[in-house]
Amino acid sequence: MSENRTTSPDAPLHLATRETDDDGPEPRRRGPRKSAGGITLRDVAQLAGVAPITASRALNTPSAVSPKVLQKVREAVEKTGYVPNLLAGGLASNKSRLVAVVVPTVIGPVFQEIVHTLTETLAAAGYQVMLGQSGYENSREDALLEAIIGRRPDGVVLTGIMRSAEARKRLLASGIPVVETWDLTPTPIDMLVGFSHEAIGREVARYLHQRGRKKVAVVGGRDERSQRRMQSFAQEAVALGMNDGQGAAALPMYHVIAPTTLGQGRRGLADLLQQQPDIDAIFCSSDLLALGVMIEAQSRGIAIPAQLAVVGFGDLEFSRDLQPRLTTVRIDGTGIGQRAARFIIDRAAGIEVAERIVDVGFSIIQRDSA
Amino acid sequence: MSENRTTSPDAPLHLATRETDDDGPEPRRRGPRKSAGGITLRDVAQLAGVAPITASRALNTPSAVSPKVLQKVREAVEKTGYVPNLLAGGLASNKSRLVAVVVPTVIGPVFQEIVHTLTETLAAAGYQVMLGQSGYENSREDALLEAIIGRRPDGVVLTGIMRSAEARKRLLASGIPVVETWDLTPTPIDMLVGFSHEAIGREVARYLHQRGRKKVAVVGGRDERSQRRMQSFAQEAVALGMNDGQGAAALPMYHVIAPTTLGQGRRGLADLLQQQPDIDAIFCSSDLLALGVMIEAQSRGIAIPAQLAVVGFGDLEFSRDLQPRLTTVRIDGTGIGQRAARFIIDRAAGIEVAERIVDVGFSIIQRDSA
DNA sequence: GCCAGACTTGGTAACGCTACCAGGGCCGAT
DNA sequence: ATCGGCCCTGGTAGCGTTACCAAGTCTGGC
Repeated sequence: MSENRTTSPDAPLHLATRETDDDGPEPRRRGPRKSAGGITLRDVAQLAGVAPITASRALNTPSAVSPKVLQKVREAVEKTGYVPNLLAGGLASNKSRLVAVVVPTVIGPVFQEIVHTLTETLAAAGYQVMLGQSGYENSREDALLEAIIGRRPDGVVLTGIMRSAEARKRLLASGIPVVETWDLTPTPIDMLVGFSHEAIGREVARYLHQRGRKKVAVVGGRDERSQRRMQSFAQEAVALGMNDGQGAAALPMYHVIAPTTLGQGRRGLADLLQQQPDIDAIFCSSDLLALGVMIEAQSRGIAIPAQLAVVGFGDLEFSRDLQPRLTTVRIDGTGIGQRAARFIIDRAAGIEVAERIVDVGFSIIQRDSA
Repeated sequence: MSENRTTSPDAPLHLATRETDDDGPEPRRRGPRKSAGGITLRDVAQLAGVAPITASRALNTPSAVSPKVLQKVREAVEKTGYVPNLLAGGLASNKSRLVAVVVPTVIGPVFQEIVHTLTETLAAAGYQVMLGQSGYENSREDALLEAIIGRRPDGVVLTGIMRSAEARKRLLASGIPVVETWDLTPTPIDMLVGFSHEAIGREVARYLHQRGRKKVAVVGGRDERSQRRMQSFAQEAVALGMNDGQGAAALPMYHVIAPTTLGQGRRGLADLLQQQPDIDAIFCSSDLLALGVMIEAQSRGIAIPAQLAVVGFGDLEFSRDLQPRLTTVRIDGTGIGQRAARFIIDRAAGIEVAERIVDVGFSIIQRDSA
């Protein structure tokens, strides 16, 4: 089946055999070792009639060689199909041109935009993204960290993770530039691009208050950041006199386990209505949950936004096309990704960034559902 | 602002200085070069009182050293916080323990499951995933390929891409194990885990035919695979005598540009109804499109499935929770990811796989919408 | 008690590349 | 004509690890 592979790779474009040079001190190699048999810079240099180091310069700093040499080397590269071994280059130059990106999971829409933007932006600058998934528990963080640091990346971007002090310490000790994202803390490991979850909760509460809502509730993930949004939302709502001035603890909440799903949103609304039948607004910790709430409301004949206001989080691509169009909180994932990439590229270039903490903020996208 | 970084990384756990050994032939180093100043295997070995190579064995093949040495080395590692330099190890052993995964984009739900599973499965086997996005055009494929091959990964997983013959040739010549996925062809570059887009189109047509649908239509992406599903669907529908026996070319189609969105689904239904008001079934090339069709239908008072049957593709997590629940085609992304990972792990272990082409098939998930 | 064979350990030389330094050719300035 | 300096090229020595071979060390069988 498909024999087309077995024909060629063992005999890749045979060049003049690399001879042990007779003029130096006898190399007396015992056995020729493994050697992948691939084409190396040395082969290219030989073919171009220059020294390996000159060939290296032709490829990396073309301005430092004469046009004639440059052309010869380029031709040789073309002819041989040479691809530089970046492992070797990285080892020699102490620059791997790799950037590790760690997210809890790529499943779900939350971190897609960041991963996408980072991959694109860094690729354009000659970096490759190494992807790591930490999961939502800390157990694998250590092994992952080892795998990352061991590859000596030129930077690490952490998105919504690395809570263990041990992990932070090791990263710090490794001396690798680190950008944390998706949160705001006064004491980052190194650099930070994020936004305040507390501010979001607060502003959404105010938004609903301004629109005359009186009895608010929450459907939220159990993860730490979601909790902080929800807490802040509840506190502000109570401070504004909503929910009959009862304490924040009494505000109806439905907790779901990440990743959030549409189905959980449906069950969430059902549960909340049981807790408190007269709620008139719900803040969901994801657009998917909000969609679930909307579908459940629709199937119960509850009018949105007339009877019930719904606010999501994340501004997924589909949210503007829902019926009614979903009011939600937008995070500029692309912006975060670009700034994080810039931080790392600058740092690698030796530019010391002045402001290590960037708050990209958020915006409440007002549509029809609230 | 967050000075906690500047305190430590420059002075990482100072060991006994690495002295130029006086017993060998004079090293006469001119200048000490750069050196990241990190802890190396040599430091660990020195602390443990063994040779570097022995320390290496203690870490890589613990069964090959005595328990006493093993313990001493482990202690030394612990004390120094040593993390092996995998760049150097990879260079020496010709094994990078890196696997490149290439997808058109991580945006959108389509390839999430595969990327997730690959990352997980490979991480468990000690491999790290390097992520590449090829975009939907071929322009960047070359640069991406260079970046990938240059890192000498132990495997490459291609998902829905690499169409240029040049790219295929280079990959083949590099001798890196390649797994293509998300399609079925009799002549893969190397290995393949996929399914037949043609079979899907055919089976969906039969499914709708069996349920008495007479006038079918299509909302589909412009990308090549989607087109093949649609073509095959149209041909089979016509062969079954649907759409009044008109040719497949006359079957109403609405083309959208990837990535597919809910909004495009809405516009798609609107457009199709204009083309042919009496259609009674629509096959969409994604669940998101299907959701758009459903929402548009609902806003026009068209009953699903009574008046209009809707079939999606992808079986997104939310599809089972829609109202009505969406009938769709399910692809086992997890299964594909696991098999692809297994292929690469086996190949790295020297096990030659017997069957290089695996058809994982698909299933039509019957729910309420069709 | 002695030697074959298994088990451990170590020395040495790469892996393929780039940093650092040195040297040769060429130019204009003295 | 001579010299300082610039531009380009090359030699050498690693980067930190592992493959390969060789040299012990420790059994157990006769």
